[in-house]
Amino acid sequence: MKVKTRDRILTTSLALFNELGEPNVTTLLISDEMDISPGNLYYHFRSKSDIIGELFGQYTAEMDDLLAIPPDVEVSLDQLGFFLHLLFETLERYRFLYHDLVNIMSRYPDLKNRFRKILSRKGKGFRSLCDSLTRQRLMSLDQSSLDALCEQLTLTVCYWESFDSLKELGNRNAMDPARGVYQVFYLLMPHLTESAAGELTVLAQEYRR
Amino acid sequence: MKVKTRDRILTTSLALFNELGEPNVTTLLISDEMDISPGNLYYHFRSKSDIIGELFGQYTAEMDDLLAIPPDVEVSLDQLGFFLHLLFETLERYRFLYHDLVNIMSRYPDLKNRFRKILSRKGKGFRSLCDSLTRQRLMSLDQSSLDALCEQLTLTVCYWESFDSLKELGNRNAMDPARGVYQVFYLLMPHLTESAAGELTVLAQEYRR
DNA sequence: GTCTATACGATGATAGAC
DNA sequence: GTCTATCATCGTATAGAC
Repeated sequence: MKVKTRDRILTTSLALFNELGEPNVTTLLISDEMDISPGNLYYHFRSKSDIIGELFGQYTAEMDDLLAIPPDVEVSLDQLGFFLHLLFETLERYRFLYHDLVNIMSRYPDLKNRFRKILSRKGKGFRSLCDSLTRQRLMSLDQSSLDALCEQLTLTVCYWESFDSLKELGNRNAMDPARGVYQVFYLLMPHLTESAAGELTVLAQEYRR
Repeated sequence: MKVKTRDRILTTSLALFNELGEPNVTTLLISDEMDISPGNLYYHFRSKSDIIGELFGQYTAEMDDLLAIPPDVEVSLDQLGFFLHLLFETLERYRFLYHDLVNIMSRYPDLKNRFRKILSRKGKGFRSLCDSLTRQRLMSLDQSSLDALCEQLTLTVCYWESFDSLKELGNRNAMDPARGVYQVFYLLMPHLTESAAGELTVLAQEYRR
C-alpha cells in the first residue's frame, strides 16, 4: 500500500520546516527531497501557504484533542506529568511554527486568529488542571496568583522548545520533551502543599536528564 | 546639527524591523522611508546583514550594561522592579530579534553564539539578584529550585514580549514593559518570605494595568 | 555622499506534454 | 498524477555619473 504523494509532501515539508526553518525551505527543496518535480508539488497544493495552512490545521486538531480537558476532571500528579509530556512532544513536532512566528503570521494572515484561539485554549486547559489540583487540596492559590500562573504556564509551553534549543545549540540533550515537563513541575512546585510538593520532587527526578 | 545618514539608517531600520518583521523589510523599503536612494544605503552598509549585525551590537551593549550586576549587590524590591522595567523596555526596543529568531540566526550565523552569550549573561544576572534576596533573608530556595527559577526568569524576559503581543494582538495594552514586570513579580512571589511577598504584592499593583 | 540604472540570483508559480 | 520547461517577480547588491 503506497503512501499518497499529498501526504508525503506534508510530512516532508514538516520535517524540513522544523530542521531548517520555514523561510529557508523552498518548494524546490521539498520536491527535490521527495524526488518529485516542482510541478507535481503544485498539482497537489496550490501554494506554499496552503501546505503551511494544512500543517497548522493538523497542529490545531492535535492540540484541541489534547486540550479537551473536562472542567470536572480529577488528575493525579502522575497523569499531569503524562499530559505535559504529550503536550511538549506535540509542540516539538510542530516547532517550526513558533520559531519564526511573526514572519509566518504576516505572510499567512488568517493564521493570526487561529494562533490566538489555540493560545486561549491552552490557558483554559491549564486553568482546569489547576482547579482540579485545588479541589483535591494539593494546591492553594489566590485569584491573581492563579491567573499569573496559568499565563506563565501557557507562555512556557509555547516557547520552551525555542528557548531550550537556543541554550543547548547542537547539544544532544536538546529536544527532549522531558526537559519541558521538569521545568513546568518546578513552576507548580511552590504552590503545592508540602506533601504534594514532595511527591512532585520525586516525580521530577524521573524527568531530569 | 544634522543627524548622520548612517545613524538614520540604523534607527529607521530598527523601527521598520520591529513594526513589520525583519524578513518583510527590504533595503528598498528602508531607503524609501528615509527618502534616500538604495545606492546610498549601500554606500553606508555593505549589506543588510551588516545593519542587523550592528543593531545586534547595540542590543548587546545595552544588555551588557544592564546585566553588569556585581555579585555582592544588595537590591531592594523597589530597585528590582526598576531594573526589570528597564530590562523589558530594552527588550521591547529590539523585539524584532526574537520575533523570527531562527530565521535571523540562520541567515547571519555568527549571531548564534552572540545570542547564547547574552542568554547565559541573563541567567547569571538573575542568579546574582536571587542571591542578594537570599542574603537579605527575603527568599529561601534549595539549589534545584533556584536553578529552575533562574531558567524560568531568563525564558520569561526573552519571550514575554512575543507572547504578550500575540495575546493582545492590536490591543492598546500591548507593549507596556510594566506587564512584564508584573508577570516576573508573580514568578518570584511564592519563593519569598511572607512579609516580602506582602510587600511585593503591593508593589505589583503599581505595575498592574 | 548621493544619485540612477541595472545585473544577478532565487523563488513562487504556471503551461502543456506524457 | 507526473514531468519538463519556463515565466514573472522581487530583493540584494554593484557600477559609474554627479
